[in-house]
Amino acid sequence: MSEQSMVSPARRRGLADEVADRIREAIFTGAYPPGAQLREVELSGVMDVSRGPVREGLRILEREGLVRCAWHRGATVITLSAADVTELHTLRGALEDLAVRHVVDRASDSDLDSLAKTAAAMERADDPHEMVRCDIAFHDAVFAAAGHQRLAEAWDAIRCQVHLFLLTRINVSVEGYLGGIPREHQELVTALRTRDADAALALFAVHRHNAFDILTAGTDEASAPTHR
Amino acid sequence: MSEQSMVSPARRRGLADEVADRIREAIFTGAYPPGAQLREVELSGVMDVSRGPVREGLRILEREGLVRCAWHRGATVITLSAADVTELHTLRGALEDLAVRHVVDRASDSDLDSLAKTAAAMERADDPHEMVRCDIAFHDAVFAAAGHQRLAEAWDAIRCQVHLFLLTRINVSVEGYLGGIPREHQELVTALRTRDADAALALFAVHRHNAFDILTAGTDEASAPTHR
DNA sequence: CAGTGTCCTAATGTTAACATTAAGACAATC
DNA sequence: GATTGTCTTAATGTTAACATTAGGACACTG
Repeated sequence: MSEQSMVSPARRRGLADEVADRIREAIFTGAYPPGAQLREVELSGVMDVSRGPVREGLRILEREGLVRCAWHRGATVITLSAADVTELHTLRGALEDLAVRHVVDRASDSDLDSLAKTAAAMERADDPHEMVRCDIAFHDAVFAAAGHQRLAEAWDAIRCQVHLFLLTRINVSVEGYLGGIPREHQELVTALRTRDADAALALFAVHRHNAFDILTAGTDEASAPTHR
Repeated sequence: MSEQSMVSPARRRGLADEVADRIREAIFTGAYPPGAQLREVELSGVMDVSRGPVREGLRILEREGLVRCAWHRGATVITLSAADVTELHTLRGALEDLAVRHVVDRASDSDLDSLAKTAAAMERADDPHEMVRCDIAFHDAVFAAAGHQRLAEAWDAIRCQVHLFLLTRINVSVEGYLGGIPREHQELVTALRTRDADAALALFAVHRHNAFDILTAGTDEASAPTHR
């Protein structure tokens, strides 16, 4: 790294990104539940922006998989079916496997430190929603530490859907989710620090499988084959 | 499936998709080489459309990774560095592994038939560009046969970049690429038909490795670790 | 002469008005 | 009575004008 890599790139963003952030947060807080319609005129009125940036913002959310757009039928918040959850589970597994291998191979110690920090933050979270945020943030850090731009983008394409899935299903078993999750992540960190690829891959796999099983209990999603 | 699943959904598309298609083709034909600027006014003038659809079209191409947009700096055709090519190689490997496992597990025989058809089409292609199109089409068919929506979308996010890579590097060794590629794909088809996951995975891996090695000969990209 | 500040220009970002479309209600028809 | 055709309406798709910005040329200053 050169000189001062502490300073953030100070990138200037357009209104579209701002709009996308606001709508995304509104979806996560439940203001727009799954299946709800996102009308351009309504959103532009509330946010005091024109329809142009709103349109672009909705396309951004579409790229993140949070929203589905159809010709002349507008945008609606996605509803995650059992098949969708299985897809998220398997694809996330493939991406995370690659990420873990990259982290074990090439991640710097400072990357692992910041990764450990996100894991430590989970223990100071009592609010379920905050816990989910920390969970996602940890896996974000894993993909960031992998140093693989396109891999991180592929994760970005499903991370919001995973986030939404966790939020909508967390009430199924709050204690089951909140219970062992922080400790599990600590184990993941130590496995990555050891640089033992096989051990880390196995731990990440059981971690994903645990969350998947707990949050799909009672539904028929757990019966689908998962490829690891 | 119900009644006649032969009819295509007959979905109506907006101008933005049309614009994206035209620009994408122009990039592949070399009209806009890597690094070229894509000015909105110029494009809207040539295509006789307003700037709105052009903007959306450029965002579509950005999602496909063919174009990079920056705040108030417009869109430019990407230039693939050695690191970029390695990223594409590794991510494609992870995605294709998952796809192959799905195909072996759940693909219907008709899916495999249409997959074989795309492989057969390669032998009737003498033009290198046509061969590249067939190559991409074959792997499209693999992802389609996997029956995994989000996996196919993840492939869509890099397939155009892979396409561009093949086009820009194919002149490095035309005979090396055109030579064994059709036969290799036939082997891939038979491996999938056998439903032997491990054998198919191995064949796909060596197939990717061959193309990667041939087209990066002379550069320093081949020395990077590839995770399989 | 290096560095800074100011202007200009050509592009993108944004807006509001206009055109087109999809979905539902309802009447007409077989 | 089920189907088809037409109309209405409320939304999105599209356009063109306006506002803002990044980059470069050039003069200014230490």
